[in-house]
Amino acid sequence: MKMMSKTDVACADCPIRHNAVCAQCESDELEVLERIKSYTTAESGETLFRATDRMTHFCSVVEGAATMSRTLPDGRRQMVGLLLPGDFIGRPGRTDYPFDIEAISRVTLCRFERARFERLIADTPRVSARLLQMTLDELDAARDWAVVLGRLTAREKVASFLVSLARRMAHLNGGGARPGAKVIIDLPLSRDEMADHLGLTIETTSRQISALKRDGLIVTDGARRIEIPDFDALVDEAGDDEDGGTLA
Amino acid sequence: MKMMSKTDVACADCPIRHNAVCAQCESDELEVLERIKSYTTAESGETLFRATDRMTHFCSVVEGAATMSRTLPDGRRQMVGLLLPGDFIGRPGRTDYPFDIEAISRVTLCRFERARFERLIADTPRVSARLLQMTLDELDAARDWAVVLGRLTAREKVASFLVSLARRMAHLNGGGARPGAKVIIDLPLSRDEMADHLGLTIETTSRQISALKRDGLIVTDGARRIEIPDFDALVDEAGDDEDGGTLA
DNA sequence: GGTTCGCATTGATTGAGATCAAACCAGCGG
DNA sequence: CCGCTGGTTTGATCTCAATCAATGCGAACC
Repeated sequence: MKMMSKTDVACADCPIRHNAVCAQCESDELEVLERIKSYTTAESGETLFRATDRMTHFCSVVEGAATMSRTLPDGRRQMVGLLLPGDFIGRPGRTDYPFDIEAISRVTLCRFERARFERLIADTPRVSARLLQMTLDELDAARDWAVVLGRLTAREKVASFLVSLARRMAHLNGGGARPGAKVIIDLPLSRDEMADHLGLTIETTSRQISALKRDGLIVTDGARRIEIPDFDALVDEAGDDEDGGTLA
Repeated sequence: MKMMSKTDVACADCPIRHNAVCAQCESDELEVLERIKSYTTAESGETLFRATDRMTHFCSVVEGAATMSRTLPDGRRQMVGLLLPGDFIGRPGRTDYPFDIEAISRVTLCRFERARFERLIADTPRVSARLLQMTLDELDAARDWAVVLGRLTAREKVASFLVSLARRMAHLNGGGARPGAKVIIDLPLSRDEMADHLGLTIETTSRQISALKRDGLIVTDGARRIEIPDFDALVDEAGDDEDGGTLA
């Protein structure tokens, strides 16, 4: 990981200014953050953190994508989170973190030294409130995902994944899209990684993508670009329903 | 649900005094809580909350057990949480809650009216800090469970469940137990509910319990009492390892 | 242009867990 | 004591996804 000068990007110009832990901060609080933050980048494939390590820093994903996963002693792997811009990494109050974190694209991180950030949380209600809010959201997401892993079929899992990814992407690009509108996703994950996220094998994942393609629910352009001609139709395939909401 | 007088149990005498959201409160803060709390009980089988409802109160489980689950349109059900004494129910900041909550034994709840409790959180760092801590713990637990659901075999799932339940029970009864010591669990769930938690069918769950019994890893006394003669041996069956720790 | 390397896809077969179906068993009311 | 009832266990069979095994494909490098 390369260290960059802490002045590379001002908080005010930060692409995740309104999504990250700092989202609710006022300008004077941003100044404090500005002083304790530092940027780091990592290349695709780099391990950012290992479950056995001690965590010395917290950080936010600024750009790129990373995965959070556990590998069992016999090699089975389960991804428990896909980290996109705005997501926070770390567990204030604990120095261990029982998952591995790996960059799956070039990643920029906004880092905070552990003790300093914990002090910030204690002193800044707008940070701690935002952190609670984000943690509750992640908890909901983790539980939603448990439903996917526990009860959906392979086809439904793949559809669910595409739906949730499309929603997150749309959210990051600041806003919704019209119901039934065409959606394009550039997958940040390989088939292998998708499989680990979905609790499937590569082969089954690939087969289900082919099946969705055959059924006209998705159109592909290379392995990683996926077009969804009718978003609602794909939502129906996901079984989960969750809210029946549109892309938002 | 029956309403009880708010003076039934003083916070100081509360069985979850040191486990719940109030765990870090000082006596003056407890006085505030005392004023806004009220007790409720529900019988086994009662629905405490439906995913479609608006949540008007937060609460802590004081005694008994409840489940948090989602039922898909076609009837498939996945439990995403087993609520035991000390656990908090609710999502400060949101009025909806996308899971059903059902009592699975006679339950006592300590309730707080939504707006009042949110004010309390805002004003009482010791409450908001504790809530963040609890939420982070639950998030870890939800992710651990995702690994179980996504990658473990039926046998490992059942073993994992027994291990995690034994750990929670031991924790509630205030403290650890010696490694390798004999452990007794009284299951708060029926086979059906276990299956919903594990992402299995009743039949498979039952078969795996029988298999563990045949292999001497557990001994049963009726359907709900399970003895674990060698806890570490059962942990080995769970595959997950997670920390290799003892009952703590 | 050809070879190689890392994914991704497709095919054939197997197997773990689901499904369908039938006991079993304890508590309980008649 | 009997027959019910609801949950649990066990058995037989089926099915979906895993596994084993090629094959395809595109980018990079010679």
